[in-house]
This record gives sequence, C-alpha cells and structure tokens, in this order.
Amino acid sequence: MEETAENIGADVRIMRAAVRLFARNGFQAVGIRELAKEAGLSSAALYHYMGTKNDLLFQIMMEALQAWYEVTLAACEAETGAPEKLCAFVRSHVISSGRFPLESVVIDTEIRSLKGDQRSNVVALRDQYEGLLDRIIQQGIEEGNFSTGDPKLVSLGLLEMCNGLSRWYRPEGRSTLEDIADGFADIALAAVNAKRDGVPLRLNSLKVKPASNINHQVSERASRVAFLAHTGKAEK
Amino acid sequence: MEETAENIGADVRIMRAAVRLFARNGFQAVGIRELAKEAGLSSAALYHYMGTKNDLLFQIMMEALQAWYEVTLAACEAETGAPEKLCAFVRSHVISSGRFPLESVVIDTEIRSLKGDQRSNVVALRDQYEGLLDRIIQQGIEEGNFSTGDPKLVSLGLLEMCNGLSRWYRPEGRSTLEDIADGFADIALAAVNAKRDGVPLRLNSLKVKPASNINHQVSERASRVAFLAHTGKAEK
DNA sequence: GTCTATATTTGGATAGAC
DNA sequence: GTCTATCCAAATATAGAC
Repeated sequence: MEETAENIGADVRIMRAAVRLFARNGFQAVGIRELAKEAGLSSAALYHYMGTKNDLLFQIMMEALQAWYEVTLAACEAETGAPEKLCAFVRSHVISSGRFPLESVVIDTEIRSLKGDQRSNVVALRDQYEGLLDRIIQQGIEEGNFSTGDPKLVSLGLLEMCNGLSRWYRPEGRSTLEDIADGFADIALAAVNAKRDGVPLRLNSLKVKPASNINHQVSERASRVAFLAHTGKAEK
Repeated sequence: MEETAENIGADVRIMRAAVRLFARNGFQAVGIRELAKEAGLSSAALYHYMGTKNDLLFQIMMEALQAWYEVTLAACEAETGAPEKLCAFVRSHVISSGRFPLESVVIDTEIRSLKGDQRSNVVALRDQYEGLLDRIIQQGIEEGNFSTGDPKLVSLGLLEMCNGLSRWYRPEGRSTLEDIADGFADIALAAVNAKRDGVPLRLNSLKVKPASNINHQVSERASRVAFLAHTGKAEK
C-alpha cells in the first residue's frame, strides 16, 4: 500500500502520534486511550497494529537510531582525515537530531522504560553509534592531529553536548540547524586541540561537505530494518 | 529533632527513597506502594509527611537546584578573572552533579512531570543557574580573553556537556570526579578560545582553588529554603 | 479492520481505629 | 504517627460483534 499525503496508513499515524506524546509527556505518562485518540482510532484498534505499548516504544527507538547510524556512518566515511571526520560526525549528529527532535527526546530519556532484550538491543546500537566518535578521536591522536589527556572523556563530553540539543533546540529559534552544527563542530575541533602542520584547525579552514547535504532518505530503509528486529505482529 | 546515623527521620527516609526510585525508574513509573516499601512505611503513613507525589518531586528538585546554585555561585564569586570563573563554574557543576548523581538524573529528566507553578519555579531556578555561565562568558568576551562566534551556543553546549555527566558517570568508574571536572574545565577553556596576553589558557596554567574544596554544607540551608517554597503540609 | 464493552490490575489518595 | 482497609479513577489489554 502506497502512502500519500491524504492517505496515511494507520500504522504510521500510530507511530507519529506515539512519538509526539512520548516526547511531550513521557512514555509512562501516556495512556493507551490518549494514544488512540491522538492517532484517530479506538484503543482496541491500536492492538491490531502493534504489540504492547513497550513494543511500540522499542520500535520507535530502533528505527530512529538505525537511521541516524547509517546517515552518520556514511557522512564520516566520505571523509579521510580525522579532523574532517570529526566535523562530519558532529554535524551529521546535530542535523539528524534537529530534524527529528521528538525522536531525539524519546531516545534520550526513555531507554530506562525498556527491559530485557529490548533494552539491550537499543543500548548496543547506541554504543555502536558512539563508537564511531571514539574511533575518530583515536585516529586523530594516532595521526598526530589531535591531542587530549583523556580521549574517552572528550568523546563523552562532545556526545552529550550534541545530545543536549534535543533539550533546547526549537526549529523556530534564533539559529539555524546548520549554524548550530557548525558551531558545535568548531567546539569539537577545539576540544581535541586539532592542529595540522602546527596550525590550529577550525571549521572554515577545512573543506567538508555542507551538513545540509545529509541524505535522510536512508531512514526509509532503516525503518524496514527496525521492523524486522521487532518481534510480534506490528510488522503485519 | 536531631538526626543521627541510627535515627533517621521518616521524612528524610522518604526523600531518599524517592530520589533513588525516581532516578532509577522514572517518576511516573514509581508507585506510592513501592515508595512506601522503600522508605519502610505504609502507603498511608507517607501522606503524613508529604502532599501529593508531585509535591514530593517538586521538593526534591528545588532542594537540589537551590543547593547547587548556592555552591556554584560561591565558587564563581571567589574568582575574579573570566577564565578562572569559567573553570570554577564547570568544576563546581561537575562535582555537585557527581556527588549527587541521583538528584542530577531527576532534575535532568523529570521537569516535564511538573505542571503549573511548580514547573515554573524549577525552570526559573534552573535558568538562574545557567545564567551564571552566560555572564561569565560575556565577561570573558568583554575583557578580550574569550572569543567565540556565538556565546549562547557555547554556553548551551558546555552546560549540556556537564549535565550529561549524570547519564554516564559512576562513582566506581575509571576516572575520579576531580579528573573529570578538570578535563571538562579544559574543554570549556578551549571552547571559548581562552587566551591571556595572546597565549592560549589551559587549566594547569591557572591558579584555581581545587574543586574538591567545594563546600556542600550549604545544602543544609538550601533544604530549608526549598521547604519554604513548598506549599502544603510537607514542611511539617 | 474497527468498533463497543469489559475483564483485570494497578494507580493515588483517604477513612478511621489505635 | 502508623496502621489496615478501602474508595475510586485510570491503567493495559482482550472479547466478540459487525
């Protein structure tokens, strides 16, 4: 079944309603009836499309994380030098989070609502994502372009700086997402003391593909992957 | 009534149990019966000490925020130069968060569980706290020691970097809190391009009071303040 | 596929004895 | 101040008609 602007599948409507409500009020605070109303169905009809409420949360988090991982991995692999990769990572992460602010909030705050295998899967994917940054910093140190006393601490700090975007960014705010992404990339370069030939590196001295070119069509495919990872009847 | 190691008041036991459970499972996921059991009372007895469950959350957040604000304000005011103030702020914030990791998590994730005046009060106090950093960065720019294209963005980024501590820090981990505080202070100096007489500034070139000297006795008084701000019978 | 109706459990909060 | 017992609203999830 094809999706059009006028004809949105009930499964997609449910997902979008859930992300909206989970982000605003928190997973636990959202009732099945409230979710059904927001999606335009009865609470009973929900269960034709999803497993439990927890399954729905799991699905939302896996889809978003998988999409962001693919996008960011591609952005990093398009560069060769560690400083360029670092900028690509930060900018891709910021742009992804800013374009899907609701999913960002859910991922950032609701891991604790998952238990057992679902939780393990999400944590593993998140760690895989964060490992990208660790390796970039490591590469920069080995190449002699980065210097820092504690690489892991810098990695954690920069990641949380970027993740924090979901707590204050508003699309209608004073800065564009591209400017924010560039600003954070500059902070990242400063945090690792990025230099080349003894000269401190900043974003405007590098040639990096504009962050706005990031291709989010990948998320289409990622959705399927997440569906497959999802046990139960929600896949259909 | 005095507190001793053997004789802990029920009101304090409730507060501690609540912080523990709210941090681990989230405010909404914690039931009154579960809270009562953790505190060692019946669920009915809880209501002798507190108002609603939401009042308890409000009280927890106000007490912690008030204590941290007082501590960090004092640490900043003990310095005069912007670079020193910046380090003092970052270190005080990190140390405070790390010493009370459960309160940090609650403040970071449960503002959305508050409504109306309670929410406004917490947000106002948090903004007041964050305003400290804004003013330090502004001072550094005016003095010519900091340079950054977007001061507010740097402020937001650094704050979230520090706040993120509550999502990964474990007291038994590989780094001491003091080392983390120092590492983040160095990143902060780099993020604002701190220089004095044209020379880039780093933590070990400054004379700043050790973060470990931060006095947390202040939180005693802050508790009283928060109690006064709390409407209802929880004050006694 | 979608509904109404409901089974069942759990939630916050209170009554009233002691 | 603390308890047992309970009220009542809301939760998740399902049954079964259409």
